[in-house]
Amino acid sequence: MTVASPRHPSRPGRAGRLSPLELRHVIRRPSQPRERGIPEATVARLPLYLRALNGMAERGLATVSSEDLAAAAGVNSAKLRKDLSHLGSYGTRGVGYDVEYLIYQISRELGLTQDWAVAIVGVGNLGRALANYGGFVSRGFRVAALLDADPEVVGDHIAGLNVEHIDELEAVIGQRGVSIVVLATPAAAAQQVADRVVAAGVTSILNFAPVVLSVPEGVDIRKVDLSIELQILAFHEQRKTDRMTGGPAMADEWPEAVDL
Amino acid sequence: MTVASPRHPSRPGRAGRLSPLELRHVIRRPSQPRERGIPEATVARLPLYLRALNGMAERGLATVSSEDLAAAAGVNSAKLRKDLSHLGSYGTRGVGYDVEYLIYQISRELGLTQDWAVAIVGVGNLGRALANYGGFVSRGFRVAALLDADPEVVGDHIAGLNVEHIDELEAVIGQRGVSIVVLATPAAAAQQVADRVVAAGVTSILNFAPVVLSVPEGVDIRKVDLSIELQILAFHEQRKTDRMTGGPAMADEWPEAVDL
DNA sequence: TATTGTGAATCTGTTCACAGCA
DNA sequence: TGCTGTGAACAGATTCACAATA
Repeated sequence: MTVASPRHPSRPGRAGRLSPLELRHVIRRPSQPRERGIPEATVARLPLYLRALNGMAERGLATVSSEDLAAAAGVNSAKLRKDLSHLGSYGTRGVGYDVEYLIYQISRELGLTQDWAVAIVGVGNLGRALANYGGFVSRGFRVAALLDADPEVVGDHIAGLNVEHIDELEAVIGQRGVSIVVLATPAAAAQQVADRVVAAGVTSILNFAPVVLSVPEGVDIRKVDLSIELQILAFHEQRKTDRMTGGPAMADEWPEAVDL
Repeated sequence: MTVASPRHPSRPGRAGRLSPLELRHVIRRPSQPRERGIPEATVARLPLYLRALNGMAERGLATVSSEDLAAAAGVNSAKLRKDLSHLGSYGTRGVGYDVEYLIYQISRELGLTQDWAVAIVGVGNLGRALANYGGFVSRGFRVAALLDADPEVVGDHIAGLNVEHIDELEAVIGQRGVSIVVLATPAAAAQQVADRVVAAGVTSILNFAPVVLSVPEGVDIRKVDLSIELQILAFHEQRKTDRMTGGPAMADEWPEAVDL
């Protein structure tokens, strides 16, 4: 998907003439492309806003207030405004944000106005699920290759792609301009594949294998770990049931601390 | 898996006699079951430590220093020590931590010394992958049910389980003591299933559907979202390539801000 | 007038650096 | 002596509350 470049509603584009006053105003604005340094926490929420905005655009909404957008994204409005302020001043006081314009600005900030070629390594259950995942292909990402070490699955057709042998890893990355690799291999193979992937020049990895990968400085790794998520839920679940049954169970063999 | 309850090495258990001095010491300890309030960031890392420790236990290590354990978990040692200090004083100065003992303490804190029944709703590609995921079943979690709305898949056998119809949701939750539900449905169905699940008394949900669920206060939701992770990677990837090609692309149609 | 954008206050998490202890 | 446990300093993120303004 390619995103068009709408202008800010009510602001002149480059083609329009700017009066000295307008120019001063523009230049003074504490924003626009914004110097390096959008907080990580903000970056992690931009996709959420983008998704909410896309829903609104589909339903034909032209503008949205920070209050409404925040509600749709499941955050509070102060946080939303602060987050968006890191990108620039794209709202209009008294009105809200132009939906299309904000979609474009967030997409651009996230790098979704270009296409990213993604390779998925490991075509087990999870790899297949990922390959078939629709939301994947839309919005700037394109699965460019499926790779596996098992000769049994090499040659299979999944989601319109031919599964290739892991030996082709470096060639595929180079030839198809793969810049993001998704690791869906068994834990035991993940580090070794990561090493090859990094050596081939990839600096962005999404890791589904339950291992801590070690990679050089400058390589970004994001990790998705089902069992960690479950354990976090179990922790909170335990607290809830503790509370109902009257306090936590006695700690091991130790007496409760007493206030002296 | 059931975890035995080892005693702290070098500390007497309940059976042992405590001298007045030892008793004072124990009671004064600013720790043990620890009053409510382990930081969320710490909780999120405990599973990581646990995994590293399990690896060490398998390799026969008896004790480990904060330095080594931290390295294995991919964090720095000060953070590790601070995290563990929230659980209690389970290390020995000059020595390190007893591996088995620490496994037990973290397991107990996370609620993994009991078994949690998990239901997976939505048996598409992802649901199947989850049902077959090994790390799931071990360590305190048991897949107690697979549910789907599609009559086509109801009755299938996956990972040794019979896929049941979503109509059975409430009955299954009640009868099998399900306390954690994994949502792997299409986005459009997720909220509706979440509502039923919550009404049936479940307060812990792991959501794979790309929607913001709205649930009452007190219900814990964790979200795993592939496309968000990719977008975050794309953001950083873009920065990296910007840097190499000499600064970011011009922002939209606006002139660069000028220092007046 | 309604709503943004943002300083200031607060809260949460990380890192430092070393006292305390086995 | 070596390593944990933790105050204190720091850094980052959230929330408040209101001035700026379309």
